[in-house]
Amino acid sequence: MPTVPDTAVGLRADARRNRDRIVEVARELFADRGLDVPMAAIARHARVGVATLYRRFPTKESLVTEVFADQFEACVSVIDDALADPDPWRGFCAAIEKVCTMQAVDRGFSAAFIAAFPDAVDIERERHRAIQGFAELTRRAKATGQLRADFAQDDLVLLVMANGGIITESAEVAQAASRRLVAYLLSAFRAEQAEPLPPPAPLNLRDVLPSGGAGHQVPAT
Amino acid sequence: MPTVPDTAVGLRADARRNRDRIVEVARELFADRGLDVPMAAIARHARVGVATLYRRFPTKESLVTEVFADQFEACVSVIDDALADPDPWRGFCAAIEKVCTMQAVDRGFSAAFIAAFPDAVDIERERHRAIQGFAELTRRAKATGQLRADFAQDDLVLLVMANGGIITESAEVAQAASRRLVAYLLSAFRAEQAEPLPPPAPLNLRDVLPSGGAGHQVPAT
DNA sequence: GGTCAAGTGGACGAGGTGCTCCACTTATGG
DNA sequence: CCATAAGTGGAGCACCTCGTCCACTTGACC
Repeated sequence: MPTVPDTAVGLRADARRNRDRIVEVARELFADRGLDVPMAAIARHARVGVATLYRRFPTKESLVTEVFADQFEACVSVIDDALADPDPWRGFCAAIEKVCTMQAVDRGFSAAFIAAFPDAVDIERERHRAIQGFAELTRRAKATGQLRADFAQDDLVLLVMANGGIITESAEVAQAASRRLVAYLLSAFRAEQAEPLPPPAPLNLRDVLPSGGAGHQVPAT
Repeated sequence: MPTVPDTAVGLRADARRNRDRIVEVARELFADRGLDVPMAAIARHARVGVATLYRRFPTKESLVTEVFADQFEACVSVIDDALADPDPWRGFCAAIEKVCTMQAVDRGFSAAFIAAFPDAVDIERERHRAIQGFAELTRRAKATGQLRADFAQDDLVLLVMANGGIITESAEVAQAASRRLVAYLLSAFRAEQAEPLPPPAPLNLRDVLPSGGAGHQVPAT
C-alpha cells in the first residue's frame, strides 16, 4: 500500500514537499467542502501557484483520484475485515456501517465514490474487488438466514446512493443522520417477517449522475 | 387554485403566450436535467430571448419557484389525502410513497424541494402546512401502534434526503430504485419487534447543502 | 391605418471555473 | 561556487454562468 505513489519518486526535495502539501490540503478541502472546491483555492491553501498544482496533477480528476486512493483502499479492507468475522451478519452490518460513516464524514469521499471516474483504472480495480467481496459477504449472510433472501446486490448501491443524499452543513449532524438511516435500513434487511419488496432496480454506479463532481455534462441542445 | 398566477394577468397576448411557453419548457428541462440547466437554454427552447425570460422572472430562483409551485401544492394535498384515510398507517405509507415518487421522477423537483429557497414566502407556507399535516399523520399512526414509537419528525427529512440521493440517468430506473428504498424504509418504520435506534439527527431542511441548485456558496478563503 | 407603450432579442458586463504559457528562481551535483 | 535542469508563480486564455442594456418590433386601442 504505497502512500507514496510511484509518480512522486525522483522529485526534487522542495517539489516533493509541495506535492505532499497539495495532497494534504486537497484532502481537507474536499472533505469539508466537497469536490467542487476550485483548483485555485487548493493552490492558495497549499501556498503554491496553480502551475505547480497542474504540473503535479495535470487534471483535477487526477488530483481527486490521488487524494481518495487510500480511502478506496480502506473501503476494500473494511470488506476484508467483514469477511474475516466469523458471524457473517455482524460482518455485513459492520461493513455497511463503516463505509457509510466514511461517506457521511467526508463530503468529497461521497462524491468521489459515487462519481468514481470510469477511467481511473486502479480505482476501478479496487472497486471490483470490493464488489466481489461484498457479494461473498451477502451470500454468507443469507446462508445463515439473517439477511433476507431477496436482498439484491444492487441494494448496496441503493444504500450508498441514499446515504450519499445525507449531506448537511455540519459533519456531526450528517454522521448522526447517516447512522440512523443505516440502522433503519439494516433493520429492514433482516430476514424476520420480511414482507415482499418491489423488484430491485438495476442500479449501476456508472449511470449515477454526479451532483457536484467532475462529470460528463450533456451539452445543451 | 391559480395555475395562472396574479403576475401573469394584464400581459399583452403575445407576452402571455411567451410566458406560458417559458414555464412549460422550464418545467420539462428542470425535470430531466435538474435545476442547473442554464437560463439561456430555457430561453432558446422557448424560442425567446434571454431578456424576455428575465423580464418575466427577474431571477432564476423566481422561475424555479413558479415552476414548482403547483408541485409543492400537490405535496400538500398528498398529505391531506393521507389524513383523510381512515387507516392512519396506510395513509402514512401512501403519502411517503407518493412524495418519493414525485421526487424520483423529477430531478428538478427533488433539488427544489431540498434547496427550497428560504425567501420564497408562499412555498415556505406550503411547507409549513405539509409539515404540520405530517406531524398529525405521524401521531395518529403511532397511536394505532403500527408506526414505531421512536419514529422522529426529522426522520421524514432523513427519508427525503436519502431518496434525493437516488438520481440516475433514466427516470424509470430512479423510480424503481426509489420505490425499493421506500419499501425498505417503511418496513423499518413498522413497530413490530423494533430494535432500538441511534438517536434522531436534528435535521433541518434549512441546513441541507444544495447539490446542484441555486445555493449560498461559501466564498473561498 | 397610426400612435405608442409594451414587448423583444442579442450583444455585453461581471464573475467564476479549469487549465496553459513563459519569464523567473532555486536545488543539486560537480 | 557555478552551470543547469528542475521547479515555480501569476498573468492570461477559453469557456460558462447569471443577469442587464438598449435599439428595434409589434400588439392594442382609437
